[in-house]
Amino acid sequence: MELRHLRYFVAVADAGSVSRAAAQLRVTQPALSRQIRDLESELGLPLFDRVGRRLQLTAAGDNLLARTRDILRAADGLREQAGALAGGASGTLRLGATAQTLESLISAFLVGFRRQWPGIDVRLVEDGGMRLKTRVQRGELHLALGAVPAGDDLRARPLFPVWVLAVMPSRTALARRRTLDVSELDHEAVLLLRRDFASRLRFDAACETARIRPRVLIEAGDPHSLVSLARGGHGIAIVPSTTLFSRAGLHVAPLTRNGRAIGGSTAAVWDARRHLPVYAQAFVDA
Amino acid sequence: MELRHLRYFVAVADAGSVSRAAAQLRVTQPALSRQIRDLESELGLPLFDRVGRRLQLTAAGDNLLARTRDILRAADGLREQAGALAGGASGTLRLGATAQTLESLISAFLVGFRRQWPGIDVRLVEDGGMRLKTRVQRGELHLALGAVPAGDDLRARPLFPVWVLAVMPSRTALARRRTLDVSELDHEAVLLLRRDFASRLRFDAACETARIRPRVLIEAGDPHSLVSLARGGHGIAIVPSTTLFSRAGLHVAPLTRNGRAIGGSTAAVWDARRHLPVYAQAFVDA
DNA sequence: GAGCCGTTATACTCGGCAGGCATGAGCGCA
DNA sequence: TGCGCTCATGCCTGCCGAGTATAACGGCTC
Repeated sequence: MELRHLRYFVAVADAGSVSRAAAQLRVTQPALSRQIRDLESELGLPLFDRVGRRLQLTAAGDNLLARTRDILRAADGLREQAGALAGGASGTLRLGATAQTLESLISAFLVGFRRQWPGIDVRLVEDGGMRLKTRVQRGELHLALGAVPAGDDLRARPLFPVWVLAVMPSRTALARRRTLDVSELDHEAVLLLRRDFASRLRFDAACETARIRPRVLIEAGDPHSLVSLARGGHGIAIVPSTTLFSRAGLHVAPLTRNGRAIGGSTAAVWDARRHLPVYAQAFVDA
Repeated sequence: MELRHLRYFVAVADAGSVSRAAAQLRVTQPALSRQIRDLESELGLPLFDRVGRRLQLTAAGDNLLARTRDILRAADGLREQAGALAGGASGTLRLGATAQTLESLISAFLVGFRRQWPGIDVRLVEDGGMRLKTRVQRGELHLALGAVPAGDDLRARPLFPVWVLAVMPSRTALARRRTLDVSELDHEAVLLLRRDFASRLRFDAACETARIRPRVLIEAGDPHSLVSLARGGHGIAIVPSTTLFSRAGLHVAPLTRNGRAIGGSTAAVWDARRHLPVYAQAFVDA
């Protein structure tokens, strides 16, 4: 039994005659006649009574007609939904982001995106950059946003640059500097993020090349706590520029190494091997 | 889009691999692969991500999978219902009967039939014998029960004989007779049914051949009223033997003509050109 | 990293079936 | 009785689904 049989059945029942239905279906009457007989033989019962030159639904046929219409409606619904999904009118966008990206970028941007793609159900996942990467590769996420390393089969689109900032109280000696070289932090007390933050990794790499070992007072999972410690004069907080905080009483200087600012780029990363829904592509473009 | 595509889609999604699904479906892997691609191209979106040697549902595919299962379930339901209808487990039996047959036969018989065919919805229609005939021919009824004339494309199965009875008070002169010839009714006052009753037509025909003209006191549509008039001594009621009434104070004699009882047969009549559901056939047999 | 296994995609061929054409058969109507 | 309308049947063709063979590719192991 195929949908064709059901379409034909309904058409004949509606038209009240094989020839008329055949004309509407753009097939010939014998072809249609055959399909109806095939369906009847498969179902094991006659759908129509052949009385004289006219077809008339049997009681059983009338009974099955309603169900058949339901099936065809459902099939149409499937097509329609597929069209909507293909056109991006509906669907699910599984989005991963680092906490900082979430705070600084997503929450603001998502408002506009939700307005533009009202049918899209956006699911947000917060995780560290490295773990986001594996989740994209596993297919759990469509997109990862943040300072996520690309590579392998992942494709990335840089969104905007992220600098590594040094945050200190305004009255510190170093607070007069517009920028701060990593080497100047030697033996300074610094407040760092954990090693699953991209900015921390960049800072470490810069210290490595500069052969300095700052005193690490704390390794935190939240840049805000570092800023608040810095405000209290406990050291220099090293945070990414995506961190949002009030700068009152604080001095903020981008970290440099050999005159070049340390930093990278927040990127949208996805799996090149997988198909990206149009709305996900639109998200990246936006 | 055909049901085959949907069956294949679900199979692949369930098996998690084209090859395994192909084995289960008893088709080869390339055939299945092609059908999936065809479905994807028709729907306009990829259902699976080809990541390495593994297929994985896309978000859209997962979305459509639920709907697809619904459709397949509905199609199975259709088959099942067709099987039930073919096997007679469910359906509608449209039954027509004359008032007398209804009273004498159907009401008692239907109890057993309903027990034997619990899924069958029996619709009863009461009408005159001639009109039942046309309604069977029009396909409104599966079966007509009663003294219905056969002929044309109607097939009949005699159920039991019906005699034409003369009903009179016990104290009448004629009340000693075991049977009564029509000729003996000449100039007697008779109480008759209307001309749409088969027994009336038979009585008229007998009078015609006997060349008698009884006095017709009344033409009624209900044999019971005739019986009650006869009990009151107003004449001889001519009713079919299917009439149920108390015989207290009454004498009942079958009418004869040339020594042979006048009567016919209650029959089940159906349209030979149409398909008769098994339960309708069972009704006739029972 | 070379080789093997498992999986999917591609190329080609074959066969069955849907559909078209021609025609027969049945019914209703003038 | 002939005509028109409708459905059924027989035959043919072309397409498409399925099979076979094989390539491409990823992952695993040694």
